[in-house]
Amino acid sequence: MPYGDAMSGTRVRGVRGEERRAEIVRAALEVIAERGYRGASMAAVAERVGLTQQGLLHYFPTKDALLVAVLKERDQWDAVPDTPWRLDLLGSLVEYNAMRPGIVQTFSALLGESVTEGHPAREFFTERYGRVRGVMAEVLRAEYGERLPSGLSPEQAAPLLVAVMDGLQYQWLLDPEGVDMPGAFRDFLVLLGEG
Amino acid sequence: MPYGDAMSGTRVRGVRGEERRAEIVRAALEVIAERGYRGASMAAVAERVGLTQQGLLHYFPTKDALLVAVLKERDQWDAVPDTPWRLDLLGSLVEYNAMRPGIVQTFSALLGESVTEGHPAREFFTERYGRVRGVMAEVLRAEYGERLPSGLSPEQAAPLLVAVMDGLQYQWLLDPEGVDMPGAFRDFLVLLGEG
DNA sequence: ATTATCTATAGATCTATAGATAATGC
DNA sequence: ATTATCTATAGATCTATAGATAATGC
Repeated sequence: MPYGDAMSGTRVRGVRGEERRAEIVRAALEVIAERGYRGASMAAVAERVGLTQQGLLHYFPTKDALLVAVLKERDQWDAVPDTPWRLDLLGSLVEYNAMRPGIVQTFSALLGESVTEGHPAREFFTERYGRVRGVMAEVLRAEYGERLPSGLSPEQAAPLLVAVMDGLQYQWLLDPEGVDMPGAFRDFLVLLGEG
Repeated sequence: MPYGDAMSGTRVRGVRGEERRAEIVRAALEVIAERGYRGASMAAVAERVGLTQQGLLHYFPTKDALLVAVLKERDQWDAVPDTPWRLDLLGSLVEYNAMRPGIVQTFSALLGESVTEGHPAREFFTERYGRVRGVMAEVLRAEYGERLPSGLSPEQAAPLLVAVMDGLQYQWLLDPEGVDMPGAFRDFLVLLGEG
């Protein structure tokens, strides 16, 4: 064991360091929202926390390591955990997202980039979407059983539900005044519930 | 008039040049699909058409000029022109898209990047989505009148229709085997048609 | 003349390594 | 000792400008 016993993690890195790291990840979230991951420079993130680029490398030795830390902050966007949800709470989730355009923009920029070749977030998103579709199917099943009112199965409706959330985010980010994201999403929930 | 009469445009640039430009735009589409716009280098595009980076600048004097040319190739993705469409043809459009992942990937990568600050394609997409929502509302109105079977107005359903198309593209690009994009889209059309 | 391309190169960045120095914690 | 941070810098890129040379078209 290179670093001693199991407690060494907390001993080696003090609270101070952990705070710094969290601060850096927050800054990275911002910079990625503004420029995407490929367009984000370590220097820009460093400057935002009052460090030199080389000082930043002390905490995250490579740009990819910083991205990994950013992606691990799932809670930020994955307010949809693996444990079941109630369908009627999804509307509130979208409403909540409408109040934090920065996070939505970070997420959407990363998702867009992730479809390009060899993008370091690609695997993360592929895994995430598979999982989220599964969770959504279960949520729908809990609400409607094996068939929604429209006749769709939970497995058929799940990717549509996810697609609407993501697609609306892009339209809303591009034109916040012109697109009522939470309203449109609630319309979609009504559509699912009738059928 | 710096370049003479109105015909000079066609005289100054021969057919040869126009072919070259088209070839370059095609190459740019590919490179953007692979790396996004910010990640795409002029040198990579140049190499793909057998030119040096400086040779490429003869045709497109800046990187932004090349992007403008790429975006103007609307027909590539905008198989949805300004003139009305029939709703039942949208399913075939999505099916067609599923056969050309490269174009879908270029489009999706650009859309994702476009939400970042100062992105040169941002205005293009903002305008495009406003227009496409309008076209879709008209298509829905032509099909269903003022109320869809679900009770939604064409204006309420249009952003959902667009969101589903875009959102499914991301899920499909990340996992082509796991996501049946055309099938899911047809499910959505059924959902709209019942209600 | 105009068009197509090339070589050379300036000037910005960007990531990452090496190694020094100051501050903190046992 | 370990942690935090800095200066210096190597080595890649990247966009764009300047100016030369070859090919094409009237």
